[in-house]
Amino acid sequence: MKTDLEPFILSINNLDETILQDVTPAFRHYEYPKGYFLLKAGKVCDQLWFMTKGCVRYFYTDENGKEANTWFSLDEQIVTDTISFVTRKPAQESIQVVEDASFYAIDCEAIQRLLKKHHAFALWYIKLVEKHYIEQVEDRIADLQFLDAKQRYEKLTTLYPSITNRISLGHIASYLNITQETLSRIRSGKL
Amino acid sequence: MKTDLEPFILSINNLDETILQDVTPAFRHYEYPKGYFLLKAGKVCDQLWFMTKGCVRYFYTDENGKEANTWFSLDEQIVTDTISFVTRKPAQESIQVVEDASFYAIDCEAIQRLLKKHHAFALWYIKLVEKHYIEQVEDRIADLQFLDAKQRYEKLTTLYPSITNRISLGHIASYLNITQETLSRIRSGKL
DNA sequence: TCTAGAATTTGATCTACATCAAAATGCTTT
DNA sequence: AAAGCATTTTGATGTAGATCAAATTCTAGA
Repeated sequence: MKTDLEPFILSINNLDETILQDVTPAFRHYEYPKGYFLLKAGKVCDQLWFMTKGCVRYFYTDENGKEANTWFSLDEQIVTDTISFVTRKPAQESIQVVEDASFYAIDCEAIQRLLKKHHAFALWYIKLVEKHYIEQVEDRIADLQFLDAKQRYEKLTTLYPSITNRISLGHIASYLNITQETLSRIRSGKL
Repeated sequence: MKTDLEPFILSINNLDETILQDVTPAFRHYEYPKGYFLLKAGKVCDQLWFMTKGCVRYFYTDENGKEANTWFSLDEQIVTDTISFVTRKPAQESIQVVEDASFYAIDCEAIQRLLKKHHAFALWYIKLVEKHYIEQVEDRIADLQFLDAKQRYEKLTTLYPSITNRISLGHIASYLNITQETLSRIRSGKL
């Protein structure tokens, strides 16, 4: 039942059939419902997930227990807390499924083993890290610094037209770092 | 005169002497004065620099020609526009020396060649990308979302105590995305 | 040492978005 | 279909930091 795993792997970078045969068994398939935590802040992120469908949010919890979303990943994306995964230190953020999702997961140890074993896998992994960096970082820092709430909302809905159907106003407002009230006013054109 | 290059390379990850001998000639040494542009927005970033001392700023220029700093790197840091370097697309941002600086530079082509040639170099490069990701991203997105101007200023000066001596108030205000006036008031304790 | 331009500080007002409170709407479960 | 809860919308007021204008301090060259 791993029919969609290989295309996902090969979409990152090509890998010879022989190496692919050694790589695919390192992945396991999971289905998680809305509300499930892939990662809780304070734990080391030990997995890297390929999400094939669904939606997750990344969020911080402040000292008062208030949550603040920093990101959403929808459908076919790499999901992990890169900093924790790389440093082996406890994650600052949590990752939670917000729409039932399926994943292929590989753990850190398997990656380290494959990196040492196959030069070609190391080249593949470089592409993965680069791709993930771009997904997570591109424009985001500049947007946070230079766009106001309305512009960021418009950019988000342009980039992910389905997001407003799939994620609640509260979650989106939290991501935009504005209140629900303000987002509601933006949506209705009063701002 | 490449005495400090090898320690810098080895500080990323260990490399066997034989491979190191093949890697070091790919780097060239440069000294650039304040004001020099390592990268101008619109050009593809073709180089990766190891800065051994000095200071650079990363900034965007908006449609009105107004500049906004997104980052500073001081002294011993990796300097490059990762997105452009990886995607080979024109950079959105510019990188400029703000305090006379020395660098060891390697170009993209040399990296690609060495990646294919040496498995160990690929493992080294993974460490480099990870290190750079952490330098550039760690906490930064969360800080932008959750800290106010004063908190971000305090964090910046804690992280880089020398920054206020080395970088003008205008550049720092631009990075904090506040006006010079507001930063001046923060410094004097009026906010 | 003097001077001009640049950098920084100070003051007064304005605005985007927050906060608090309440009303309206939508979604489940029986 | 009604009840009950969660989500979204609306309204009134407060505040951090912007903007505009001017004064002050620093700094480099003559």
